Amino acid sequence: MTRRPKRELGPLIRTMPYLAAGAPEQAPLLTPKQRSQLLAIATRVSARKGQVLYREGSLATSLYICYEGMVKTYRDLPSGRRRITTFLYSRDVFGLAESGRYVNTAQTVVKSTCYRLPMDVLTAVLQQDAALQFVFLTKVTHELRQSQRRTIMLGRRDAAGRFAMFLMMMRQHGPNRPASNVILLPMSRSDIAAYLGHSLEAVSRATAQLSTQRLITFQGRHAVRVLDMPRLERLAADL
Amino acid sequence: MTRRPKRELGPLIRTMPYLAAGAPEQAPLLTPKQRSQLLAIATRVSARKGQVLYREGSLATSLYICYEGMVKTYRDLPSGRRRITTFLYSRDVFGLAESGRYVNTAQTVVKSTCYRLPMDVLTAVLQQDAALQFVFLTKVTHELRQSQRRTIMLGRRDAAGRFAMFLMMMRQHGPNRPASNVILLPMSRSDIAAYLGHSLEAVSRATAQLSTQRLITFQGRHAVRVLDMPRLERLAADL
DNA sequence: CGTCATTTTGAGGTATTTCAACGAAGGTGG
DNA sequence: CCACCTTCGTTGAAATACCTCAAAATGACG
Repeated sequence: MTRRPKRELGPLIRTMPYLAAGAPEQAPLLTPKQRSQLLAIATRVSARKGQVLYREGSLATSLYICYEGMVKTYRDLPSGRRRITTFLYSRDVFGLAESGRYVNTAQTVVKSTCYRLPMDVLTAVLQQDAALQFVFLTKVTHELRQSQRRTIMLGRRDAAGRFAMFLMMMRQHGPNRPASNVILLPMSRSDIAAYLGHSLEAVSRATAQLSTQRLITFQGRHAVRVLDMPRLERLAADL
Repeated sequence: MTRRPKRELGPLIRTMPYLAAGAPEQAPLLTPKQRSQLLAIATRVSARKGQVLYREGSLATSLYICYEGMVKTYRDLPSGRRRITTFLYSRDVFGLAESGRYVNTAQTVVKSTCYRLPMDVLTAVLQQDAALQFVFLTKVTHELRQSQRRTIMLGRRDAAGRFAMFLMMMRQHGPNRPASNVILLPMSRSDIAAYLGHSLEAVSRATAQLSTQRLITFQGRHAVRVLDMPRLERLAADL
C-alpha cells in the first residue's frame, strides 16, 4: 500500500501558441529541464475537497499550478452573491496577484494537488530565463482569451444557451476528452450558476430543458452524456 | 505649421505590478532603451476614425501598441450582434493572436496612432530579453484582470448599475484624469451597448435615468460630467 | 438508515428586449 | 452657408426571460 511514488516530473502548463502550429521555437511547453527547475522552487500541496488555498485580499506570496483535481477562484460581492471567476484544471496556473494581493479566493472543488511557487523566487527566475517566462506569457494570454470567450457567453440571455456553451467549454478542458460524449462537471449547480451569472434555479431549469429536448442526459449529478452533439453544438454556437 | 516632430521615444505600455508597490525590480515600465528597441522594429500607423486595423480570422502578423486615440476590438456573432471585447487607449497592447490568427477585429473609434510590431520579430526579441518580456507578461496579466472585472460587471442585471461601473472603469483609463469630474466617452452608444451586453435602448434609458437622478449630466454626447461622485461610486460598487 | 445539504419545481414580480416611430446630430454637396 | 441625407440616439408599449420566494424531492454522508 505504500508504493514509492514515481519520479516527480514537476508541473505542466497548458497553453496555446501565438503563431500557427509548426513554428518550433514557439512550442509553449515546458521542457523537462524547466519542469525540474520549477519543481526545485515548488511545494506540493494536497488539498481535500472544499479547502481554501488563499483568500481574496491576502498577501500574494505564491503562484499556483494545478496538477490534479479542480480548483475554483471566486469573489464574494457586497450583495452576498458569489461570482466564480474561473475553474482550474490540471496544468492551469492561478494566483496571479495585483499589487501584491490576491484578487480572488481559491478553493478546491474536489480533492486536488497543486504546486505552490513563491512569487518572489519565481519572478526572479523568470527575469533570468526568457524561454521559461515565455511559457507563462503564452499561458496568461491563453487565459485572457478564455476570459473573453466567457464574456461573450455571458452576453447570451437564454439560460439554456449559456449552459450549452458552458458544456462546450468544459468538454475541452480538464478531465474531459473531446472525443467522448460524456462531460464531467465536478462542481455543484450553484457553482455553475455563480460562474454563468445566473440563479441556481435558472441553471436547474436549463438542464431540465435540455434533458426534455433529449440533447443531454444526466448520469448522476456530475456527469452529462450528450445525446445529440450536433444540435448541442448548434445551440451553443447560436448566439 | 510644419513643425518638426519631437524626437520619437517609442511606445509605452501601461501595466500593474505583481508585487506590492516599492519592489524596484518589478517596476513594469519600459526603459528608454527598451522603448527604442521596440521602436526599431515598429511601424507607426496613423488611422482615421473607423478604420479597420485587422480582421478577425486573418493572419496575425503584427502586434499593436496604441499610442494615441482609441481602438475597439470586437467580434460579430452569427446572430448579427456585435460584442465589443475591449476599448484600447494609449499604452494598451492589442492583437495577441491565437494559433496564428486574430480572434477579434480591431477598428479605431477616433483618429488614432499605433505602433505595429511584427510578431515573429517581437517574439524573437522577447525570447532574448527577459526584462522586456516581463513588461509584456505584466501587461497581459493586467488585461486578464480587467477582463475578469468586466465579467463581474456583466453579472449585474440592472442597466443603470452596469453603466455606472462602465463609467468608473472609463474614469481610470484613457484620456480621463481620475481627479476630474468629466469622463470622456469617445465611443458611440451602440459601442457601449455592445460592450455592456445590453441593447442600445437599455443604455440610453440608463443614461437618462442617471441624468434624471442628477448623478450625471451630458455635455455633448461624448462627455459626462459627474454631479454626485459619491453616489455614483456607491451605485457602481453596489453589486 | 436517518439527517442535512443540494437540487428541483411552482408561481408571481421585475427588468430588459424587441419593434416601431420620432428626434437629433453629423457629413456632403450644391 | 444652407439644405439634404444618413446615421445615431431617444422614447413608448408589449413580449419575453430570469429572479425571488417558497416548498417538495432528491441525493450525499455519516
